[in-house]
Amino acid sequence: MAAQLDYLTIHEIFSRFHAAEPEPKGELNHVNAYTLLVAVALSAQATDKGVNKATEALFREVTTPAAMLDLGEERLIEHIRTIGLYRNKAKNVMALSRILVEQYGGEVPSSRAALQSLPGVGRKTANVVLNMWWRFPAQAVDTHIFRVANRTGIAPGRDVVAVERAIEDHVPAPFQLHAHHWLILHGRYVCRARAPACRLCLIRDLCEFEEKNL
DNA sequence: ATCCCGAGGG
DNA sequence: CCCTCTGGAT
Repeated sequence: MAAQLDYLTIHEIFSRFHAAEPEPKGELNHVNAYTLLVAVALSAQATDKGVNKATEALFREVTTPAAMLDLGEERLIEHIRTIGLYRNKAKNVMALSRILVEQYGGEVPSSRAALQSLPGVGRKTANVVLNMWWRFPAQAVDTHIFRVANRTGIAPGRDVVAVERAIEDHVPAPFQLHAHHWLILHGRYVCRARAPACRLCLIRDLCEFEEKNL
């Protein structure tokens, strides 16, 4: 775990991310709030690419919780069998869809508490929906962000909640909304878990971790 | 701390 | 073969 970087360095890091990619987007395909919620719930311990492959056909048939109930758990499983943890995910998506229909008029709620009360929706998934759909500066800390935050010193922490707090505390406000996607894309393509591409890194000169990977 | 779990990469 | 992938519930 690297030492906490100072404010000016962090500001410079995000200024570079912004310059390189002013409007960073996620890579999880979806057509509305409901399909976003489902896609994020399916993405646990899975790659976006794998989730997109499965939802491509699924979201052609199903884009609402009511339609998901009509589809049924068995046929949902057929769609998502190629994704890890598919039994739990299918059960959760069905249960969550039922709750949306029965308690939320088929809409996706905009409060963290309501989102997190849904089966299969924890802090991370709720934060992604709050950030991507409701444009709230929520910091969903996934495996990539946890790694990048700790390697770089942008927001070191022993667990994901600590890193979330550190991002809230140390990332300048104007960068908070897009911080999630900048960090995750950086983690996915540059600051990779296995073979980090430090030679191609935009913030190489501001990071201590690179020294170990030249 | 452990289980759930398949695909893709090296 | 081993590691990793936008975690959550128990």
